[in-house]
Amino acid sequence: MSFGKGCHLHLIDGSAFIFRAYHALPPLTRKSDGLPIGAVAGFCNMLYKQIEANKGPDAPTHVAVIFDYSGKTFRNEIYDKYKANRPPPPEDLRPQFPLTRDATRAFNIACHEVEGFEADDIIATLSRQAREAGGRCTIISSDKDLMQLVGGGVEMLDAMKNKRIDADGVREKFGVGPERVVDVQALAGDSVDNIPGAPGIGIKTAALLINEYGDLENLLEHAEEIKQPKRRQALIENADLIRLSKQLVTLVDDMDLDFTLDDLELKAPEPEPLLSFLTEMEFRTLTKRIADQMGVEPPAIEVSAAPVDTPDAPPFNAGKYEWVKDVDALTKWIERIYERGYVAVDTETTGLDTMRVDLVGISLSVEAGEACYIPLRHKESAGDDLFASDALAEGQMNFDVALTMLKPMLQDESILKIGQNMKYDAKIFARVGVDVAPIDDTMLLSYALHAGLHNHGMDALSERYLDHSPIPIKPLLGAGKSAITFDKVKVADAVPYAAEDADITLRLWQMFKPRLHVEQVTTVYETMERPLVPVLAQMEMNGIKVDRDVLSRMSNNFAQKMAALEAEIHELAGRSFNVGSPKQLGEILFDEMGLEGGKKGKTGAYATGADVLEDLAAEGNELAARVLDWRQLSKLKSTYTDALQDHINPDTGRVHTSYVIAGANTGRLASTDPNLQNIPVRTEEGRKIREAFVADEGKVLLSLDYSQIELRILAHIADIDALKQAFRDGLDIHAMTASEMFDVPLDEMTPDIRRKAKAINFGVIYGISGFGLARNLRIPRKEAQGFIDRYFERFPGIRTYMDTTVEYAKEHKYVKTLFGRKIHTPEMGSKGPRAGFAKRAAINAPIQGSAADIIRRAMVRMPEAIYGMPAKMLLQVHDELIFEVEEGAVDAVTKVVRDVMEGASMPAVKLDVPLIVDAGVGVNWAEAH
DNA sequence: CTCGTCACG
DNA sequence: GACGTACGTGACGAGT
Repeated sequence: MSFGKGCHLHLIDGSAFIFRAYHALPPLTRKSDGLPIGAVAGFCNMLYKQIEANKGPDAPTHVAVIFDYSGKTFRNEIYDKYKANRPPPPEDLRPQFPLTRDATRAFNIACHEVEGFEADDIIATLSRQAREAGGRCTIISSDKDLMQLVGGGVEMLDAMKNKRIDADGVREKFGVGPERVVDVQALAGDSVDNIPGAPGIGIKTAALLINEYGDLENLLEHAEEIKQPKRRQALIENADLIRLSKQLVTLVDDMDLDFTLDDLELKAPEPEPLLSFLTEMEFRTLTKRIADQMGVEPPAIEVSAAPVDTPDAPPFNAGKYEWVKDVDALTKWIERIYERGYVAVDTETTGLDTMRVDLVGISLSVEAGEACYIPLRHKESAGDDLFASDALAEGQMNFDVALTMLKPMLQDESILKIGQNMKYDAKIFARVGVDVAPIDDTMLLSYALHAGLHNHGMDALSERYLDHSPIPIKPLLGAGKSAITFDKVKVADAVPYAAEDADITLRLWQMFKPRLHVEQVTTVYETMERPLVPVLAQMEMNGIKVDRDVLSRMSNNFAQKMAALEAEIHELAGRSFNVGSPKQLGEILFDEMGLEGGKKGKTGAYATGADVLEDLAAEGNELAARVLDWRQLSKLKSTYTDALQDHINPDTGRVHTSYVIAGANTGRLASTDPNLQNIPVRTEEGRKIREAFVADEGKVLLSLDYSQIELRILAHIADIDALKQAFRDGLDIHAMTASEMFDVPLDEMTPDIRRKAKAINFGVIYGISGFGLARNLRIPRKEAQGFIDRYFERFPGIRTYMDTTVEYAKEHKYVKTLFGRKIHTPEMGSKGPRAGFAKRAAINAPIQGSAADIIRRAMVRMPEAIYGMPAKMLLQVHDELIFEVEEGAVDAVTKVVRDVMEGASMPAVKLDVPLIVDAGVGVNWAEAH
C-alpha cells in the first residue's frame, strides 16, 4: 500500500524514549556480564506499550523510530556553541545506544538516523511528506522543538501523559500558532540548547511581539518603533544573533532520505528475532509477557554465560604469558578483546604518584590463564648495570603506535575494561590522552561484597579467593635506597609479573561480578562505587593550589617558638632530653619528678597523651603545659607546614591527594599522600594552615557542608519524632536535646548545658558508654551514666534502634545503610572486650555509612550538574565538598551544588528530615569554611 | 615495622 | 565480679 490518504504515520522520538527510560529506571545490569541494560529495558517496555496502546481504530499504518546521530550536526557548523552546554551522556548509558537500535529492529519497526542531522530534522521531513501525501502523522514526543511541525494533519502525542497536542495546544505553550513557533523560539532563545535569542526576552514577550508584528522579519525591520527601551535595544543590538537563532531552531523538512514513507509500513513483530533479542538481554518479565501474547513458548533464559562458576579455570602458569613485541601480536589481542567484549587491564609505571610517573607497560587478559604484557618504555640495562643507559630495551613496540592501536578499544563503549583499582590506571591513561570507559573494578566489587571482612588489595584477594600468591614485586625492584623503578626491570622478568596481575584481575572479576546480585549489592556498586571512579580521578587531577610561601613562613615561625619552648622545658625538667619522645618524657615526669601516673601495658612506657598532660597541667604542672604547647606546634610543623610543601606538584603548583575508595569499612573515603581530610581547623593556630590553600587568580574557593548530617540520619533511622520535628523546625538540635534532658527552657539555655547535650548526641552516634562520656566531659562516671539513662528515658526510640541493630548484626553478621550498603561485622558475638567494640561499631556503621552514601551520591551527580559552569570540584571531607569557582559564578554554582547535595538521597530514600547544606566562600580555605 | 600521639569528620 | 570502653580515618617521629 502506497502512503496516502487514510494512512497514519507514527514517528517516535527515539532519543527522548532512551533518556526517559534511563532516568526512570534503576541502573540494571545484565546478570551474565554486567552490561548496563536499564535504559534498554525501559525502552523496550515503552515501545511495547506504544504498540499495544495503538491497536484500536486509530491504529497507525506506518511507524518509525527516529534517533539522533551521535556526533556533530550541521548546526554546530553554523554556531559552534550549539548544545555546548549539554553534558555528555552518562557513562553507563553510552553502550546502550546501539542496543536500542537493535531493540527497535527486533520489534520489526523501522529505525532511522542520518549523519549530520538531528532526529528532529528527519521527523520534520517525514511529517511534511506525510502531510503532502494527504495522510496523518503523529509525532510521539513532548519536545517543544517539534511543535513547529504541528498542523495540517500533523499532531504530537505526549506518551507519558497520554496527551495529544494539536495547533491549539501549541498556541497554549507558545502563544502563537505552529507556523510562528520558530520566530518565538528565535527571540526567546533556549539555555538548554544554548540558543542565544535576545537577552531579557522570554516566550511570553516573544509571543507578544510576534503577534503584534506578524512575523520575525517584520518585527526586526520595525524594531525602532518598540516603545520599551530595553526590548528595543535588545532587538536592535542582537538582530544577527536572533536570525542565527532562528536558523538553529528551524527544522530541515526537505532532507534527502534514502528511504520512503512506504518503507515505514507497519509490520507485525516476528516472534523469533524479537524473543531472541529479549532473551539475549536477559529480560525475564518482558520476554514472558510478549511470548504469552504471541502465543509461543517463552524461551528459557540461562544466566550462566561467562563468569558464574569457573571450576575449570586453569592453574596459574606464569610461563604461558605472552610478551607482545609487535603490531601483529597486538592486533591479535585487540581482535580477541572485541570478540569477548571485555578485558582485564593493568598498567605498570615508574612509581606510585600518578601525577608524575611514566607509563612503562600494559598488561591484558581476556581469559583465565591467558594474559600478555606489552612493554613500552623499559630501559636497556638491567638493575645490576652500574651505568643505566637511557636507550630502550629490545622487544618493545613503539609507544605511540601501541597507544594509537589500544586507544579506540580502551574508549569503546561496547568493551568493558576491568581493573583492580581502576582509578589509578584511568589517571595514568588520562595523562596519555586516553579516557578509559566503561570500567569495572575488582577492588570495588570486593568492597561492595566484603566491606568489614578484609582488605581489598589484589594480593589479599588473590590469596583468599584464588588460593594463589601473586609474584611479589620486591625481588624485581629491590628495597630501600637501591630500589629501582619498573622501567629498569628486565622485560623478561616484567612479563610474568605484570601479565599475572591482569590474569588475577580477570579471575577475581569472574568470581565477584555474579555475586553482586546474590548479595543484593548491585545498586550499591552501580550507583556509589563504580561511577565514583571517574569523578574522584578528575578531582585528584584537579588538585588544590597551595601557597608555598605561606607554609614556609609558618614553618619558620613554629621552629622559633618550638626552640624557645624546648629551652624552657629542659629548664623545668632540670636536664636536656628529646621532647618528642614520649618515653623520655614519661621517665622525667613519673620517675624523676615523681608525679602520679600509670604505665600503659604492652611496651611498659608511661602514657603521656594529651589527656594525661592536661590533667597534670590543670594541677599546676608547668612542664606538662609547655610540652602540650610544644606538641601542638610540632604536629602542625611536621605534618602540615613542612610536609605539605613537599606535596606541591612542581608542574601544577597544586597538591593532588589520592582518595581511597575502598579503605574505610563504613563507605567513607580516605585521603592519602597527603591526607587533606585532616587539615587543622579546631584551634586558631592550626586553622591558619588553611590560609595556604588558595584559589587560582580570578577564582574563589567554595565550601558546602551538610549540617548535622549524622544526627539527622539517626533521627530518621531510629524514627525519633521529637528529633525529626526539631530538625524540620530548624531548631538548634543540641540546645533542644539539652532542654529535653535537663528540663531547661530554651531561652534559659546555658553554653555549658548545651555542651553536655552535644557530647551526648555525639556519644549516641558512637554507641555511648558511661565511661566514654565521663572521660569526654571530665565528669564522674556515675554522673555520665545518669545522663545516658535520662537520655534513653526521653528518647526511648534510640535504645530500640541500638538494640535492634545489635540483634540484626548478631544474626546476619552485617548491618546495612539506608542505601543498601552492607558493612560486615564478623566480630559480632565474640567474647571479651572485642564484643563491646563490635557492638558499638555495628551501631555506628549504618549512621556513618548512610551519611557517606549520601555524599557519594551527590558527588556522582555533580559533574553533570555543574557541567558547563566555570567550577571544579576539588576536595571531599566526609560531609563537605570544596570547589574552585570563577568569582562571577559563585551564586549560580552554590545553588546547583546545594540542590544536588540536599537532594542526594532522592529518589532512593525519602528522609523524614530535611538535609541542610551550609555554604562559605573565600580566597582561601580558612575563609571559605 | 610497631607504637604513641594527634589532626580531621 | 572483673574488664575495658566512645565511631571512622592517616601521618609523623621515636624506638624497636
